[in-house]
Amino acid sequence: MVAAETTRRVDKHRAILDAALDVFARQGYADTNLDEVAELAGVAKPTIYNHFGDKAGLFAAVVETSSQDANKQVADVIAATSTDPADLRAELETLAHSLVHCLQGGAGSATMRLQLVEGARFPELISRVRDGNRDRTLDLLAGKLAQLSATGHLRLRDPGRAARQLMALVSDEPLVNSGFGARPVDPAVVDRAVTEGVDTFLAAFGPEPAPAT
Amino acid sequence: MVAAETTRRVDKHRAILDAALDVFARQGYADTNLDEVAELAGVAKPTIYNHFGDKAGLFAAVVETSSQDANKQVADVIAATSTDPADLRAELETLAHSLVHCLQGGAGSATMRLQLVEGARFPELISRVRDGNRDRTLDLLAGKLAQLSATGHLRLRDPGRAARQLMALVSDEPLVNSGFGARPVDPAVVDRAVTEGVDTFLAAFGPEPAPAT
Amino acid sequence: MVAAETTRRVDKHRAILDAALDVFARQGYADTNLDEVAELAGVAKPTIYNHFGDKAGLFAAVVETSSQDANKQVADVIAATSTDPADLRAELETLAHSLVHCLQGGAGSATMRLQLVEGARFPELISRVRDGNRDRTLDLLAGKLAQLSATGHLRLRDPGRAARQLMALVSDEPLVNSGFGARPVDPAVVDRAVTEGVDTFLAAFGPEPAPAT
Amino acid sequence: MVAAETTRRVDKHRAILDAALDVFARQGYADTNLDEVAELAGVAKPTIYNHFGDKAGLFAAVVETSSQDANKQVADVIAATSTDPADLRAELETLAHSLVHCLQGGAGSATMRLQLVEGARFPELISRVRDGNRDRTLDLLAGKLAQLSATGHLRLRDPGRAARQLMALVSDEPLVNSGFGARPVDPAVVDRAVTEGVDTFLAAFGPEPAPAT
DNA sequence: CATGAATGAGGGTTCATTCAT
DNA sequence: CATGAATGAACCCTCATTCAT
Repeated sequence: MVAAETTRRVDKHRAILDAALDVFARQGYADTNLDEVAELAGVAKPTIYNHFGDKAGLFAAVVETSSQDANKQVADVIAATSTDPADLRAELETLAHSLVHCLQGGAGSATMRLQLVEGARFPELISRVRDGNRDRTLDLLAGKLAQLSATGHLRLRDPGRAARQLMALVSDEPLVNSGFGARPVDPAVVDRAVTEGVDTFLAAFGPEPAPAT
Repeated sequence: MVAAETTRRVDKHRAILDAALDVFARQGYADTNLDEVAELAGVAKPTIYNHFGDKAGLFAAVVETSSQDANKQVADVIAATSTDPADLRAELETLAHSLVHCLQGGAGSATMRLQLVEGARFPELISRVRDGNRDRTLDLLAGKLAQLSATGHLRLRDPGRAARQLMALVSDEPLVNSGFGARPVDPAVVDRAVTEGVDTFLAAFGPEPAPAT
Repeated sequence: MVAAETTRRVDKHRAILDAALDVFARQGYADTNLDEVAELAGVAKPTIYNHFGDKAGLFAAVVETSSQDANKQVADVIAATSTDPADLRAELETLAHSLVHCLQGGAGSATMRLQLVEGARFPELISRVRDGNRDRTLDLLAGKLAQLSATGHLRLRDPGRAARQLMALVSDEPLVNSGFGARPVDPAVVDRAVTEGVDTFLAAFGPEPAPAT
Repeated sequence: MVAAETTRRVDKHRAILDAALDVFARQGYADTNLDEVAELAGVAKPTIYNHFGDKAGLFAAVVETSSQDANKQVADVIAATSTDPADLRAELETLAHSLVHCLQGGAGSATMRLQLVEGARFPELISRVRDGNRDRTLDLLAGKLAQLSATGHLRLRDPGRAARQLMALVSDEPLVNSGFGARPVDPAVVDRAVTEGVDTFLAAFGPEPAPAT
């Protein structure tokens, strides 16, 4: 009984979070009304208040949860990259593709959009979550690039800078093209950004000086 | 007499636009109430309706106007760049600084934030304005870079790509650092992004192949 | 010049009255906004205020004017009825048709609807106008019926009562059918009401006692 | 428990309907503001929206409800009329008095005024309700008159026509006198209309041909 | 006097939040 | 704890009316 009830409670908690992420991401904080969230989650409105206190509390919980999820994905993607690849260019393109996919696809897009749009409304919350995530991501990426430099595949003085610039080169254009998360991205834009971004990155940081294509 | 009438009407029109840009940018569309705009503009609320029809119409006018302003600034900045500079690196850094300043400073920041935050609410309006502006900016920049390539200062196969990547390299980090327009940018971040971005750009596209610093 | 200006002023006055009758009748007093009236009349809104003081004053002017018009029509119709007709039934049916037409057709309908709908809002104005008109109409009709009685075509003790009942018999059904002036009347309903109403009237007040058909 | 909840909800529902009938009838749809209704009903304004959706929904509910009530009263009155009365004239006068009372007294007056005044604003709703009620009333009345004809108290070829004309004869004058529901009716006018109306009706449709008094 | 523009006041509707069960 | 119902506070928008020309 207790287990069942607990389970049910956890289920509702999760259902509310999922519903809220969906609605918040689509409509923004101000335009989200809790009636809609409650209906989508299949609970009554006061239940939301029981679980999360108020609307802002629900939003914070949504952001924290979804950010953790997104962060874990990114860490996995970076970890899966070889430090001694047979084909460096291909390896970097795969990595870049995966990173962009984490940022732009499905839950990643929703998470990013929330952070971006509501940054002014919840400055502290959003700063903390975003900076934390970004810093961790860049640190992991810098670490991986440093290893590639150590193994001679790249020539880096400043791996942190290389990480930031690789991210910028491959993700900036998709970000803009998606309306900063408002629309689905055009895959062709992603492909071009990745290909050309890695190309330029290698032209600047590759093993031997070579002009970009 | 007619001039006086016209002037007064135009003054109120402008005052409303200015006030609305301020409030919209700070609070977003949904959280902006027209009472506040009216008070800030020094007009009565119905005057807003006389001029702009409704809240959405006011928003559209604000976005169009401020985008045009921002666009003109950017065009001036690009036009002011020499096509045969004594010091290429310095010239590009100056250009990059100015561009970032246009995007992030004052009205530029507000404009960007509006476009970004309300992209989901007014997809058509925002797409049109943003894509138009971005395309024009990138075209101008690509043209300038092509000239630099023609004069031998750069070696570019695809000036459009070079323009996109230069923008990405110098503006991505300030964008993120500002919370996408929600907070003032840290000048140090801008300086670093510009210096390092131009450095990498030159490493990839400079006259002779040279590794990034 | 003076004549021309005077004429123009009179024209505007009339145009406003016509436009206002139209809009008031269609939408009622509360739902009529003076912008619509002004546009329909081709004048600026303050001109209405110059001519009629305020919205209520305009309404009063409309009601008085249109009532006088309607009243004149009714008087003409009754006056045109023969006091010694060859075919009494036909003469009464013609009279009845004309009366119903005055009440239900075009301006008559608008006038009636105004009086009816706004009776609670302007009790004094409407009472005065309506009672005056109705009394005058019934008096004229009673006089005509009394003449028909004097010439032996009818047998009436109380011409006033006969007038009221004739009006009731022929106009009640069309009134209801038109939604009390809200919709155009079905001509078939008018025809039936007139035929049957006159028939019953003659059965009760005709020269010799005869049952209704 | 459930009963208590239900009761409270039903109570509020009813209280809102009653208050709204009162205010709508007095002021018309456009001039009724829901604050007033809410205060009169002793509820908060949003409660009205919970129950009836919006102002028009409330109006529709009021009209439907009050029309049903009025209709039931009329049916009762007609059913209570004897089909083989000792004194036909007295029986008809009693019936007519009751009918006029249903139409003009208290809730009847309010109902009629609503239907009449808002016929142009809610044509479909009002048509449906009014025509339905009127048709049912006239059918019932025609049935009763047909029975009186079958028992030899009247001589009718067309009971439907007789019903319409009896209604017209006894109710037209009170209707006009009340300003179509805007003012209380003068009882003397009702008495006269009933007496004279029944008299004329009997002169036309009574057992033997006899002139009206 | 006619007009374009401006305004003060008010009403319908929504929504985050709280009772009562 | 979950729920149906209720509420107070706000906001968008309209419109009769008035200035200034």
